[in-house]
Amino acid sequence: MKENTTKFVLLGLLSRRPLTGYDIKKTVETRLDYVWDLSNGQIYPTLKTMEKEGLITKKVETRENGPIRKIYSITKKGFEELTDWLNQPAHPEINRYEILLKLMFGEHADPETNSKHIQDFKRRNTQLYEAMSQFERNLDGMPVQTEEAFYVRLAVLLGKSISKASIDWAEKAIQMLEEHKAGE
Amino acid sequence: MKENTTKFVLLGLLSRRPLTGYDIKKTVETRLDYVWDLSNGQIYPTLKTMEKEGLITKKVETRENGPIRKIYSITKKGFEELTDWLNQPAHPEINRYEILLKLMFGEHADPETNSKHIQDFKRRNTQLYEAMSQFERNLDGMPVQTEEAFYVRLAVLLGKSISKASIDWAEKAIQMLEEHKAGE
DNA sequence: AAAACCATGTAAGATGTTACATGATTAA
DNA sequence: TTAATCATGTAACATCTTACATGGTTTT
Repeated sequence: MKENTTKFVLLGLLSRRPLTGYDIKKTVETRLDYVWDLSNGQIYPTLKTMEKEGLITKKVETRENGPIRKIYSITKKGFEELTDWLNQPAHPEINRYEILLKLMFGEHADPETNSKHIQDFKRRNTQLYEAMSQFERNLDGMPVQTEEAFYVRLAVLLGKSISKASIDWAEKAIQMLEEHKAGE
Repeated sequence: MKENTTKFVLLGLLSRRPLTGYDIKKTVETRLDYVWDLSNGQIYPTLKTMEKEGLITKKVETRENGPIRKIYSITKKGFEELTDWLNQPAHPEINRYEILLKLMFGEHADPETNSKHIQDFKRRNTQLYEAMSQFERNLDGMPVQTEEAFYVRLAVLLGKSISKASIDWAEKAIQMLEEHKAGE
């Protein structure tokens, strides 16, 4: 990932509506969870350099109560960079399944430990599945079905499928572990 | 990931048999593809520091033909660190789906581009699925079914399930895109 | 009264990638 | 003869995380 994907995430989000750094953080956490993640340490510095590069503009909002807010909007140049990037082939997926790593070497732990790892994994995926399903229902409930909604829906469907497959696997894996223990 | 997971991948692999840095690279590429990835820039320096810490030992093999090989073996201390780590809960999964990122903002690209992204994704997952299936057959064909094989099989099953779900999604997504285009 | 949320950010360090360097052997 | 495989590594850079700092507002 030599080409700073963070920048394109921010451009993509700002292509829809002006947002603050905080908004971006929240959006990434809720809507982009599972697809991509960003920390404050990436978001704020990147916004700053993007502004310098003329990809986005800033509007500072001072309010009587509450902290100031810096609302960023995408520029024409920013939009062009975004569409250029959209037309490039995507990098291959990066997955880091620490649970699989631990399971791969599970011969050195006791079956209860391994079973617990799988249960934790199942819990994480169940949460994900529910969040995705909720999100899908929100999309369904939208009064107008926009282009935006169509593509977001496609992405949500993959999230749902993968988390569903993960949950099913977890159930089967726990069962296999039981049988394995019994068969000793 | 403050706790250098690279170290535990190396310990895990070395817990089975002594390996060179090169062997480790190959094993990660073939057996751990999808679960975790490591580059030479991580493997060689980490092996060096692990040796200093007494987690592994090195045996240098000079051969008449071919380059020297440094064969690393796990120590008692290394094995203890490994099992300690195996007993800790796993960190949540990290996924970076650049394709989903591009699809999420797909309203700004033309449908052909989006369709191409999905086809690339399908191709990657088909390869993965085939590699995993092949690996599974190898496990089935093993004369003795060891503890090691059991846990590796569990991990392979998840890889298969997820890549299968991804392929199915890709097919459906391409179809949805066709209908979407037609329905304009 | 405490916790959570809104809202900004920085600094230090950890982690990871890329490209390069070296050079022999073996397969196509 | 070209490419791939075996085998080692480093340096520079890119990226990302963690923890901290600040301070008001709203909810429990």
